[in-house]
Amino acid sequence: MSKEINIHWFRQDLRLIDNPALSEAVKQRSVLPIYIHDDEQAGRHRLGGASRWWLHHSLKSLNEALNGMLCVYAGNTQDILMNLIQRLNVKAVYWNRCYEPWRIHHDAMIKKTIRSCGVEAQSFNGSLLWEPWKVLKSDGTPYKVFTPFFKNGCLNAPPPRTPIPAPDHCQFAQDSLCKLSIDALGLLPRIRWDKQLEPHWQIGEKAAQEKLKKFTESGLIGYREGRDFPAKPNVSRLSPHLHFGEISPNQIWSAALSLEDSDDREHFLSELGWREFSHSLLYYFPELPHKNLQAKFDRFPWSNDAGMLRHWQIGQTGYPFVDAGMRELWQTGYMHNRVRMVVGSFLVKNLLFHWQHGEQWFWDCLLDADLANNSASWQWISGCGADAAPYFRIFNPTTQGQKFDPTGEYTRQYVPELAALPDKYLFNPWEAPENVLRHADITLGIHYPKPIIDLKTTRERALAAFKSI
DNA sequence: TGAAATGTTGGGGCG
DNA sequence: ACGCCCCAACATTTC
Repeated sequence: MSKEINIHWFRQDLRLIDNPALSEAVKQRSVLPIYIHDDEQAGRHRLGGASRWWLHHSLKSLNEALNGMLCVYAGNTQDILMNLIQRLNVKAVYWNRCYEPWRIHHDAMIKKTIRSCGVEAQSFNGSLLWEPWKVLKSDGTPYKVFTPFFKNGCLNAPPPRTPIPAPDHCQFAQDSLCKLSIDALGLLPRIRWDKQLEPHWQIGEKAAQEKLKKFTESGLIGYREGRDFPAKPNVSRLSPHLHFGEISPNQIWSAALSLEDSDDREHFLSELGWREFSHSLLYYFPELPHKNLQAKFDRFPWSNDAGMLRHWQIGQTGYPFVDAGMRELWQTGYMHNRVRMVVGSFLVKNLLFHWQHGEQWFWDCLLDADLANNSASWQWISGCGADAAPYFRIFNPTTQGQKFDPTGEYTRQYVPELAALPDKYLFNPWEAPENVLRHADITLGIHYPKPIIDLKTTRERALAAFKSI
């Protein structure tokens, strides 16, 4: 019989540092590092286009860090694992937990099946600061409001794991029958729209570490105020790295905690808290991606005008701040959080679309598309979630732009056809005098759309619709 | 992690 | 000096 090996099954933990399952796997035996591309179980939430692109490059980066030893498979996860166990002398299979409801279910079955052949199977916490089942109210039920969840639930629980170093002595095993390359997974789009994403991102564990370092050295100073201004460098943009586990929340948490206590630091930490909260909601309300948490919203009279939806998707609503956000999303795979709230409110409240239309578009376009964060956030902005924004809180894209992009730097970058408009009319070009428009070479309806809806009347329509439920 | 409508206050112009 | 009006600035309420 060949030498005993352990398997480390990489999933949303594409890193070597602070990887609890990997660190366990390298003890005592050589390790077969594997990745399985198995998208079939995910239903409507199969990987979106942008996510596939990121995953492709992230796997390449991981494979390099593993000296090319990553074994890649595609197909049914359980079949592939059982096949490995039959062919190789596997002693144990280790992985870090994922929290999508179907994965929780599948992982439990896989664990059972592996153990039934006398092979050890063990899962670890590699992606959350606190496991959802460790943070409960004193009556044993899950929190539904963020502040007590974070302040009482998380911060009073035992502190998160201190990051553990990368294994220093990896002995790798090989699978001679593994012939699949990362390219062969076909994660890149056939029409290479992904090229425009490239200049905006450095992918992989090393890039994530550098980004964290840079952020804690400069961006975090002034975070509390600056994070609301999309033109300012005060947000970390770590979300895609975090989603794919190129960096763990523990590393970010610990880096922030090592800085001097400040308002900025507390606010940044609480954003990690929101990520935990979303995961807790998904864990205790697995229907979160599909069902309004507040049932009364099931009766809401949503509109459904495909043309309107398209205008929103491609950033042609005639509201420059909304269009800037939607185009940022399309061009870079990312959108600043302030603008996410504005475009979300616009879709759900001004256009009166069900939040799932927004959730789907974001799922396909966002590099940081994450089931827990995306679903919870869309339910939040729609007012139907747990601890959601009140439904009557409707953003005005004009005043939001004036407030949070006062110099128009962000908006002009993504809506360049309006670049020559003075600040005064940048967010409301339909109110600009004729000569101002002419001077900026803009004819509304030709160079830039007229507003597709009226803010005042749609706002009133939304409030009336809300009242009706 | 809103915005609009409504209410209150206080300074200044003016008869 | 006084009452009156206007209105900006701020506060509160409502959606």
